[in-house]
Amino acid sequence: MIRLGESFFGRDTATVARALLGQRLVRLWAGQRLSGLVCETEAYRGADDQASHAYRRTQRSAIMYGPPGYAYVYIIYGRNYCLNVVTEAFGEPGAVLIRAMVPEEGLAVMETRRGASGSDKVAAVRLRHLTDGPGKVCQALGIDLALNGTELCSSQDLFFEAGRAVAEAAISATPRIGVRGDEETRRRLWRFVWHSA
DNA sequence: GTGACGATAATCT
DNA sequence: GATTATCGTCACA
Repeated sequence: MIRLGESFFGRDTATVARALLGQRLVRLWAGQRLSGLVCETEAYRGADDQASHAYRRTQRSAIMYGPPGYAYVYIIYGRNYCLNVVTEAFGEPGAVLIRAMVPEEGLAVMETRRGASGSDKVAAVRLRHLTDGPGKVCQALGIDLALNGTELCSSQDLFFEAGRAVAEAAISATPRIGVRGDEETRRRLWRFVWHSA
């Protein structure tokens, strides 16, 4: 399998967000492969993007200014984690939020990690909602703050592999979910969705 | 299927 | 002390 390297991530953030659709996100958990194909992403930049953590440089967002290919994991609303990949050349802030994936390997483990409780009792419905949100992806893959700063281009625990080619016609670009900021920030089409996955 | 709401803690001012 | 790149649950359709 071909792993995605620094040259893949060290590009314009929106370009990387678009190119990540169809790529495989792999997590090694208890010696087993958990994976899925990325099907929803969002691009976040720096001083030109009011919705980005890197709009201002802080201790937390400093990693977005660093070299590409690193994991940026943060906790949101006190209970959920979000996984990002740092983009752009060193010194230029940027990251892509992994919002959703189509689960493939390690289904049983991921379902256990997501918890069997809840109203989704039908297997097909459970599968549909297994990894259809940024916090859900992290739950299923067992990603928390311990993985913040992981080098995704060399780590054995978390990385990307070349996946499936995605047709342009199967991609939608929309405004990002749940972001604040001025009109231009909210209007930008920096969320990318791969349909028919 | 959609929409409202509360939980909960790291991070920033 | 305020804010938050979300999720699960509940009500309703």
